[in-house]
Amino acid sequence: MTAQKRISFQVVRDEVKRRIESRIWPQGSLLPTETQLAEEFNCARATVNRALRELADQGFVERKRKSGTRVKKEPSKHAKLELSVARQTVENQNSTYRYALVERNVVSSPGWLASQLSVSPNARVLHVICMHYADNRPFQLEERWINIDTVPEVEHADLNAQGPHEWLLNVAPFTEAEIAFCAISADGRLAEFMGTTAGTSMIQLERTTWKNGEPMTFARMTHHPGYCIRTSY
Amino acid sequence: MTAQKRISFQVVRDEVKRRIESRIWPQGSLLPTETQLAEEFNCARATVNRALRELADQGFVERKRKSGTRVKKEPSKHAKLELSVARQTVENQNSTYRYALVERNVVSSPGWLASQLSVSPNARVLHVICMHYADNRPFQLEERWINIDTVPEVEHADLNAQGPHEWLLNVAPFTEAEIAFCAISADGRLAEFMGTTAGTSMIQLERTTWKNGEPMTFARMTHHPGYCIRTSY
DNA sequence: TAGTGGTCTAGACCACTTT
DNA sequence: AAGTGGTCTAGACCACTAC
Repeated sequence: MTAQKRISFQVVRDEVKRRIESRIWPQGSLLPTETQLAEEFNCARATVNRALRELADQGFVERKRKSGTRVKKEPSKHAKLELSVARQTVENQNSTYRYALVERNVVSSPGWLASQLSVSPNARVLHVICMHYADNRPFQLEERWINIDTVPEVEHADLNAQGPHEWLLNVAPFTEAEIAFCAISADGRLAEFMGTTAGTSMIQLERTTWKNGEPMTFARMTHHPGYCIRTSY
Repeated sequence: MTAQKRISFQVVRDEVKRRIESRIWPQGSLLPTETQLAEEFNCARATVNRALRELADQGFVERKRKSGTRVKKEPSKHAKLELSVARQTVENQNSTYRYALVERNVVSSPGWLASQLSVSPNARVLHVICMHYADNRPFQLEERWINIDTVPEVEHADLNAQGPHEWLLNVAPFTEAEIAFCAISADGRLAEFMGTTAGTSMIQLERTTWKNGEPMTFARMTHHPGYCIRTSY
């Protein structure tokens, strides 16, 4: 009965995690019920619940009503990626940020974009190309299409001082997003913007966002050669 | 007083989120205290606490004791990446998985690896190269160095049927990991393994893991051309 | 229909941080 | 010293789902 007052849900969480990792509770096996664990640890069921909920969030266990809590068969832990606007990313690495608008015009949506965003073909969209620099070296080229129907204000927004990404987050935050990372090979134009040669490998982030179900924008953000996306967990 | 019994922490969470997104509570502003919100929503403080905790997890607000809860200035939402072993990723896309061990030998740690893993130079490490196939097409080339001091069993592990990644997760799960995604250009050998030509852009995942602070393994996993990492949030 | 997790409550005490 | 979030408790009721 030595008191371990302060801590508790963390104690439960870490001990359960330990038992899973040391195979005391093997993959696929059923854990004791919350009530049983609460008895064992001599704490409230809510405490056990929070511990197990966190482990479920992190991908260690799966929980189902009536069936109970099982150790996940396929270990797959979840990494968190923090995605900010380019300015923030640049400033976080202690570099000086500079932004430049390259091109901006209203176009009627080409077919591929209409499918991508699920808007009607020929819908009016704002097409923007801009560059982000870190210490005056190319950091990211951003090409973006914005659905004017969903964000009408954008048509007259001033995008000379602030990138469209930042403008959108301030004026019309998205509610759903899909992202994809891929590796691409620079074509001539991209290479020029990045100050490199055609064929160089670069990492590209494509993002589609919606606002309450309304398609809002599709963006391609290509990073300078050598850029890495990092995280830890 | 119309009852909205069932739901509640989600109601609070969504309403607070709505107020943040609609700028009723602007960026950087202070939210009401948990107690005040509990009164407003006519619920227990614990309910408000859970709602706000989730919003903090998702990157909408920042919380500090005594200071209170603030709307984050730099909107940066968190994306969750689910990282599984190659087999699982392949099977999830309904392809047939095949594994092949290419090379396996015990070497003394070269300098760069010793720094990467923080082990003593010339420490004994197991060096493994292997391939993962999806429907018999190259999916991923994995090159890995495993610290024998931390995982002595690996020296005599059978890696012919199962990849080292999967073996490690089953035998010695890591506790900390760092990952980095970057775009690389295939050299001749890599191109051969991937059935493509040198210079092709591919996405590479580098991962270093520790077990309770002990350096365990460093791995480079290079994906076939065109592979994308996707997620939504 | 019974068992398990999901959630809410009301109250309490604590820890951290600012003043 | 005081205010705010962090957490725990004991009990309750509900929702889902396997049986």
